[in-house]
Amino acid sequence: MLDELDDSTTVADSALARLTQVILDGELKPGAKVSEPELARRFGISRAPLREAIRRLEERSVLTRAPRLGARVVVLSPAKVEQIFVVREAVEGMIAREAATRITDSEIAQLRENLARQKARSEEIGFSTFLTRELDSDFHTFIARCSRNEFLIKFLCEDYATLIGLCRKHLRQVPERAYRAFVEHGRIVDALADRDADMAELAMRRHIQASRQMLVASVQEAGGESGRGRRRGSKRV
Amino acid sequence: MLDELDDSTTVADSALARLTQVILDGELKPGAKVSEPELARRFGISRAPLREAIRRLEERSVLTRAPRLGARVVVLSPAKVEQIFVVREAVEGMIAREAATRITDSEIAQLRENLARQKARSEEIGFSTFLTRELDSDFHTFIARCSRNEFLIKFLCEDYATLIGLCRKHLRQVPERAYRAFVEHGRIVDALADRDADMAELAMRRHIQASRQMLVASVQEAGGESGRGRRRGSKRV
DNA sequence: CGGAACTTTTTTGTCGACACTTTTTCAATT
DNA sequence: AATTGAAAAAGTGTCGACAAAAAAGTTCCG
Repeated sequence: MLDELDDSTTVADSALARLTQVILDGELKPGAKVSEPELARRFGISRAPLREAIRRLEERSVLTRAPRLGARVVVLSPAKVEQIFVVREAVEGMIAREAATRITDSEIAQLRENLARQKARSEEIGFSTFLTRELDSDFHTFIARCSRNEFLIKFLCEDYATLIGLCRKHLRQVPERAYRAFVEHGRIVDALADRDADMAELAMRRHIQASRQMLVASVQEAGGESGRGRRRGSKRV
Repeated sequence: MLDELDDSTTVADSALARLTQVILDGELKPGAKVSEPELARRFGISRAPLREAIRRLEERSVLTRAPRLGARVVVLSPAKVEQIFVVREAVEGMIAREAATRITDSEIAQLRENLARQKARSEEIGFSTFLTRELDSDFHTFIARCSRNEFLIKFLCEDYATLIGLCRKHLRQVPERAYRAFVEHGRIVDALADRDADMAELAMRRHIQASRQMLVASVQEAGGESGRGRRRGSKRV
């Protein structure tokens, strides 16, 4: 139903897309074994192209592999998620800086339009976390493309995209945060519109720092419930 | 002679190492086709592990691949090299920042010792560009490890290492630059010793900016000789 | 002599098979 | 009953093979 038009796309490429989706959907949970024969059967392909997809995801730090032991979905401890946010702060800060001097008026208009649409919709139904996630991802990749730097773009939109998607699951978006993120996005667009590279980088870095600090807070609040199956300290319900 | 101890290392891993070396040695020049059968014969292995090595290098932007057309060594135009330096500035700036608060006294002593050794040797034989390159790479990876951030470390020491190695070929190290780089390294270490995160990031970014500007100058000076076989404008012997 | 169409050769993408390792199963022993 | 050990099952890493596509070489025509 999906793999009818094999036009210049290889089995390995579609395997990468499907495997990525399986992991992001949470069907293969963090720490779960990635069995080559099982997935090959499931995707209706042989092991060769599946292995290529696995190697690509390993290179992107989504899978961890030990020789002869196979691949597993990476387990993102809170410490690792924080480290990933640090990398994002560095790369996306530079993305904003580079975009500031290269973005077109038309692109600024598109960003403003999207923000206005988001504002209108949120005044109807409130800041839903689901919608915000989708739009947040679009916002960041859109600005990446404005940097006109293929390596920055590839980093954010390909290499780290899946890993960031996994991180989002750790980040319980509270409505308050969704609203603050919206405000911060506005500041970033303002800096871009001013072609103020310093301010754009700073605004982007503060935005990602704020997300990271929200994560740290939510982890401390939960009291390290990620390790064991049961959570400690909270006994209600 | 080399592949006797197969202890927990796979053929694919050693193929990655060998292929990387072949590219960095310039045996496979930028734009050259990476033929699977030929390299497999040469390495005495089958195509399967070689393909894995190719896919890994493709993921690292060292090889470019088009479906059904095979892989080629990336052609680093001056514009691309500049873009890579921008990525380095972002990532290594953050590396310096994170290292500033985490580096140990022992590690600072090691960095100082290495600088002193380099100074002593350069007073004997001058700032050789060959030696400087080796030491420069060590300097940057050493500080990366001081960041205690596995993703920053992986990025600089694995993902981008080969690409940066390729960039170095574009950067004709003049002795003057080698000396300036040495001075800049000293400033970075001073900032780390002070545990001054802001200054460490700034010093690192300026250091990489200076390298980039040196590259831009040398490209303009050469007048775009990278495209064609002959250089335009300069007609002396 | 140059260029287009056809044929041959090479190469890529994919598959199935096999050896060796790891994991699991299961039975015997303390 | 629990633990240890051997045997069976499953999985990974590697190889050779094949179909389809691309590249190279050849022939024919203008």
